[in-house]
Amino acid sequence: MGNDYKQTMNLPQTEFPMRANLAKREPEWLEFWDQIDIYRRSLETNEGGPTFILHDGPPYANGHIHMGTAFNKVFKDLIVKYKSMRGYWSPYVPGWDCHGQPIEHQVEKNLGAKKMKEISQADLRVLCREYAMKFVQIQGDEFKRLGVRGDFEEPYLTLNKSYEAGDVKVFAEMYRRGMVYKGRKPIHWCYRCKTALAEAEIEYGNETSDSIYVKFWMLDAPEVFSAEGKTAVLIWTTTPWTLPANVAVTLAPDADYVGVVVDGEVLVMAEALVAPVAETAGWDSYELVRDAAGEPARVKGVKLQGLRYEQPVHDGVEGVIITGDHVELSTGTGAVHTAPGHGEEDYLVGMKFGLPAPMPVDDHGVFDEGGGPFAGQHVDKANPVIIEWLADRGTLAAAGKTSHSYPHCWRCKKPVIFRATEQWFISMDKTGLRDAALQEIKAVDWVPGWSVNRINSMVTDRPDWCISRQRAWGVPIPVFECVKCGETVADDTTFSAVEELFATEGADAWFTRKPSEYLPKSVVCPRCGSDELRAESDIVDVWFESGVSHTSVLEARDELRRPAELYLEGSDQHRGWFQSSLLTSVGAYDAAPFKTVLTHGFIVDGDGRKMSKSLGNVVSPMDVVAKYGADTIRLWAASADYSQDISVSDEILERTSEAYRRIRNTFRFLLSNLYDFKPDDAVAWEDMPELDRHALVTLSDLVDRVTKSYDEWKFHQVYHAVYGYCGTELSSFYLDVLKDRLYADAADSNSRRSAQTVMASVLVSLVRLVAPILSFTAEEIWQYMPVSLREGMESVHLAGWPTTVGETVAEHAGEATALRVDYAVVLEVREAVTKALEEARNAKLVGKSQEARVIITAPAEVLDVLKARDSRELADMFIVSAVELVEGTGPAVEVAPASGEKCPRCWNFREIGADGVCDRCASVLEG
RNA sequence: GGGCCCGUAGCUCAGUUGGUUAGAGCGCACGGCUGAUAACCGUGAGGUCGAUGGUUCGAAUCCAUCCGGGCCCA
Repeated sequence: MGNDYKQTMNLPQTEFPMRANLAKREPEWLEFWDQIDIYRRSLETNEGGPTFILHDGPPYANGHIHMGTAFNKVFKDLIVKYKSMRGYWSPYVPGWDCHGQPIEHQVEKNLGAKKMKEISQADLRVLCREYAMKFVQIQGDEFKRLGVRGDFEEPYLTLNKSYEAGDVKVFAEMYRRGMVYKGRKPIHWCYRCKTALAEAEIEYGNETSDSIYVKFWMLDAPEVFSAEGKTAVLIWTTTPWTLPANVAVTLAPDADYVGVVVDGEVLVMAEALVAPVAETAGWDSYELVRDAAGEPARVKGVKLQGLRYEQPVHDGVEGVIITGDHVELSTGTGAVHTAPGHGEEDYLVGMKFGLPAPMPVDDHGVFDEGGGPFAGQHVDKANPVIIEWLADRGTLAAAGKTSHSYPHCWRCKKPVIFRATEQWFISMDKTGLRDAALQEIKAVDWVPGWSVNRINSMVTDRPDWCISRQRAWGVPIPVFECVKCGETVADDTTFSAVEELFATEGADAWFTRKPSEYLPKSVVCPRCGSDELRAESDIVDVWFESGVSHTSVLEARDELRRPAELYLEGSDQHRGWFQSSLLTSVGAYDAAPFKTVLTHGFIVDGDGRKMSKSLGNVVSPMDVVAKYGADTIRLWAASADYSQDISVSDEILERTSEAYRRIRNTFRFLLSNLYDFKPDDAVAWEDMPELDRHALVTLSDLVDRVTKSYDEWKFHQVYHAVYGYCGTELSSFYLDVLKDRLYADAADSNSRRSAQTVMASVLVSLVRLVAPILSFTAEEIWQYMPVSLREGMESVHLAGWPTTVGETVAEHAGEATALRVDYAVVLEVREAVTKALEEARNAKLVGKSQEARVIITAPAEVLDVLKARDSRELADMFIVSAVELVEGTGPAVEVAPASGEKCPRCWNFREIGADGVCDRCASVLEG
């Protein structure tokens, strides 16, 4: 009863579900997109349009995706989709990094040590390939599940033949230009894995080591010291096994060195470190050598430079004292044992002083003859032997243990050693690669701004690039060595033969065929004329491989081109892919491979800490998909300010999910009120109530703001703008006000059609604005929209960017400006009204706002704006029964009970006529 | 230890070149509605702007130091 009028109203109707059930529904949309081949369609749609190429940085084909890769891919996807909707030809070719140690290591582990010994390199490579391909498949499926759109049919893989040919192409060009050289240099060496390790392959962890103080007897000591007894320079080291390779002792040039008299011997060391060393060494009593005045005799490090001492291991060999700024006075003795073959800094300072770099340790970590008395021993086992030997000779001053940070192999997790070996390098300076790269950096747009500082300092400071790896799973360094004389054989003929070989058979052929089978007969050693050549066994650093994607992918594929508009990766890639891409591109083409580089921070937990298994704070993207749906991840990714680290936690996802529901419900309300609306019903601007015109202005402003934010890569602003718009502009104001008109006015009345016109405009605009982010939901909305509103577009992703509202508003620019100004005032008054209504509600004076009549007291300038509106319109906007205006100081609002009675149809308080309803409802019912 | 960066309400973000009682939305509390209903509307309480010191008439905004965190490197 009493509700008979319900049938006469235009209440919302829609099949669009309130509950998203994304986990179940999203896969259905993926299927739909597959059916209509959305990726190709999106390209076709923009054929001939401006090009926008986001070149994908290849994730490593190992393991499932994590939050970081998920974020990165979603981020890329929303950019590509946005650009695509804006009319750009924007192909997206996902890629994978398939070679390298982690895969090889995993395969080795799966195989077991026994089988590993029996397997050939070629067979091992087959297993590695299978392993990589398995994860290409898995990760590809996971990316697709996140809604990432691209050419997953034909991604690029660094193990593809054509890709490998590109490696040769770039290497050859850099070789021709003289950037590649073979050198000897101390590098991290893992004797277990028999390989050189790049910095990226090193993990630092605490290690307990021997800590010994050793006396190096001085051959020519300053007299002030030698007068007091046999003099030695005292060094401290945690790697006794490097002593056979000692050639020098490095002092801090400006520090004071003193002689400490212990047991009749004089030990030279930095004054600042005497006390801690004495304590560590357990010297019960010691004295400093004093000068005539009774002061400790001090000598600057630089004054000792050039003095000689007896090499501690090799009898009859001399070492020399040098100085270097890297010597610290916080630990040790201030006198640093220097073995250029075993350390980066030692190597550099040794170079400076023209010292040799002996390296008496072989690939397996065993001393050769250069190890002197320790030849044949493994370095791992040698330490105690050496310590005992030193003690016997009376040169060991003290020995103990210490715990410190030490480099470990990322593969076997064991400590590595520094060891000078033959390696292939790309020189940063020989041909000016560093300077050229720094020049190119200036031509690139780095976002956010600090990013350029980072790449700059890294390129400025980086040493030559060691590209050699002594492993099986990768692309060989495409050069040959003369078996007879050891000369390197590499020229245009060999390079093009190898490129051809890789292009047709893949790099695998390098390991299964002999050079004579694929090199032209004419190729002989340029030095000795021998035709017996051996293929280089080192493979290339995987960073080189992924770096050349500008050639292997951008150049090689028809739909792509170099340079790309955008590279987009996490900030760690300043050291990784950004740099290897830049260096290989500048090295081969004198130009950067990208126009813009966008960097994002790392994914951390709610407390800003990195995710780690040990902290137990790891969030898995596929778990989030299962619980909240991919669109929630996408919304989360868009909502964060990526220029810093990006937090994810249960609360954050919960908030994101709530925001999602809010946006979804707004769309649902729009849809539910357009069930009977067709474009033919649209009302022209001139015939609209002012409120509706204002709503169009607001919408147009939103489109502008959102478009600008997308263009400036500020996606979190898109999120906030859209979310705020849905909640504040629409839900709590415009749509709330509209309900009376939509439900109670005649279905085909101008007032209702006008409201629907605006709502349709909001719907078709807003759904496009969110489509790059909420890809699935936008599609769902599109499919629930009245067909006539879809503009013949099968998918929202093919529907282009909103333009119509902007045009309409632009045609009425002057009025729009006035509306913005006036409505700012109206909305301010509205706020005062809702406050007053709340007070009245608390005082039990009114329930819903329609039961109230408000008397507004305000100053003239505010009143002028209000009076320019019809009082009925004002009452509608405030959702009250009536508004009275009084000039005064205000704004102040008084609430009184509405006059009239509640209309049983529209629930407003009005004069009720003879037919029992208000005038408006009466006329609607008469029809 | 070095380079780059970050630290505004429980959460996500605004805070223009330093200038009045630091903002928004969400969440929360309380209330309304029951014709967007596992929705919708309203009101309210939450911040010594990481800490300390300094520059200034005035600092979340500039400087220094420290604390916490991230990436990269040693």
